[in-house]
Amino acid sequence: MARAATTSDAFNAIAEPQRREILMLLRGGERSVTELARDLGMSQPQASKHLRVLREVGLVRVREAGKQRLYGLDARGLRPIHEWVGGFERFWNGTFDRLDEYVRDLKQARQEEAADDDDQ
Amino acid sequence: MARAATTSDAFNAIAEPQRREILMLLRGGERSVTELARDLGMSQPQASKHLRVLREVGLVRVREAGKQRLYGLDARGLRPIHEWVGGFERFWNGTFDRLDEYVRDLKQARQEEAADDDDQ
DNA sequence: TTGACGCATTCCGATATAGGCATATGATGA
DNA sequence: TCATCATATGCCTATATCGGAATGCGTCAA
Repeated sequence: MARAATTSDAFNAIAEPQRREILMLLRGGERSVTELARDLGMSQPQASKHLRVLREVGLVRVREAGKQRLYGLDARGLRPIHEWVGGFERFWNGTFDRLDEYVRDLKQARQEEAADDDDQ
Repeated sequence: MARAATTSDAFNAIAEPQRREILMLLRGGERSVTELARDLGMSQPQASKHLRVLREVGLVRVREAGKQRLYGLDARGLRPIHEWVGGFERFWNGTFDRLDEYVRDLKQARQEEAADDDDQ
């Protein structure tokens, strides 16, 4: 089997740096395809393709405006990602693992200490 | 050019559901490859391959323990992702975009109103 | 109606999977 | 030393890109 489609979910969609740049740019408001392509230094077809992926996972919306198509951000799909990654927050705060080990060692030390007390 | 390597960064690494499951499981502590494979219902080679990817982007660490290799979580690499996605937090809170549009419409309505006043 | 403009789509080529299977590598214990 | 257990790696197939170039298509203005 091949790699999952970029359109399978938001996780795959934002794995591509250029698509992340598109999303960041769209925080400033709606943009036309040509504008996006120009500002991000990519070809128009590439912009269209990336926008299609973002559209299929629901991270952007389109609005027709004459000849142009204005793409706007729809960040709701990013929320599950934020929450999933947030579930690891306590683990990247400093030396959690070492602290965890430290706590374990501490407990063990106390037990041994208690055992020594019992012996005496 | 083809798609970026899964080992290029954490964004690509966590795009794969099974790798996300591995990370979630490792929140409970270190696990051996066989344990991971069993608990997640994947073959041992697949587990090893996914772990290699996670290792190369620095999301897990290995510790040799006799015949086994215990993999542990190193979530620090998830922090940049959390922060990047967090930059969109205000955009998924409720009807931000509509509120934005509403504010625009309101401004425009006020300007037209002012113009009408001038006319009269 | 015609030409120009803005976008989307298609075709092509190079690449990197993900999964199954077989096998090499390494450490352990008898 | 040898058999066994735990992992890692190599090979193969099917697939899904990402980028470039060319092209189709709808809209708008003259």
